[in-house]
Amino acid sequence: MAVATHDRTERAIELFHALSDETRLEIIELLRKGERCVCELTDTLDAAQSRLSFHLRVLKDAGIVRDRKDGRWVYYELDPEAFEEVETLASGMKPRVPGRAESCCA
Amino acid sequence: MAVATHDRTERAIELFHALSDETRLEIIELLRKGERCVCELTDTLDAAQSRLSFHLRVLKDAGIVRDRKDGRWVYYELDPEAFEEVETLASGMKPRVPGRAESCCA
DNA sequence: CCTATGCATCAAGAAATATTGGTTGACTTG
DNA sequence: CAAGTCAACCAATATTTCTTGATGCATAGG
Repeated sequence: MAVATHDRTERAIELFHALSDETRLEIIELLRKGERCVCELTDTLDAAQSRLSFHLRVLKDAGIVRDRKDGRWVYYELDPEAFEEVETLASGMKPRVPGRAESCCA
Repeated sequence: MAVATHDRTERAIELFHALSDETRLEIIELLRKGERCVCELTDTLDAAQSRLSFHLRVLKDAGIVRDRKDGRWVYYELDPEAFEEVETLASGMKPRVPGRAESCCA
């Protein structure tokens, strides 16, 4: 339901920011092997639980991961769409014009 | 060997971080139209010169932008390779396995 | 029930980033 | 050469982001 108020640039910032942290990239790398519960992530990454929780939230807010609750556990998994979005964004940032500037302020 | 002091993850962080700021994305958007001198960027973006200079350096250090000095002016332009790098990184982050986890810590 | 576990959330402090204003050096022109 | 312009850099401050150590809620099992 959330849309507008959320333009292209803000979305790019949100995505890129979520991807610009070591812990979060480690989480992503782990999740590439498939869904994992938080407890396994904290074990593997040897990080405090609240720290993990913080980063998982950033990833989730950015739409990079999804969570699923099952009993006592919460499982996280990657959402591949987010990465396609990044690819599209990056692709759309390439220069449209090759040439050089003809003297600017001159 | 200490892989070029610059491993894959650090590189990803540098690139994504450089792209996670509004001013920098605005600069990139402007440069998509071609090379520009700093003075034109400050005019167009209505930003203090030292602020622009700061962000241009972040972009340059990340290899997103190249500069060329000509007389009194310094021209900046995008380096398309950086965006391809981002695409590659994003592509390489997609999950390798689809399935769900079979009860973790249980 | 009572206790233990898994996880989100919060407040406080630490650390990293960004902004501002000022200074400096390079270059150009009168 | 003097004066003005362009842009990098620096130090101080402001702002954002991250970490840590509670605390609380939900669920599961004895």
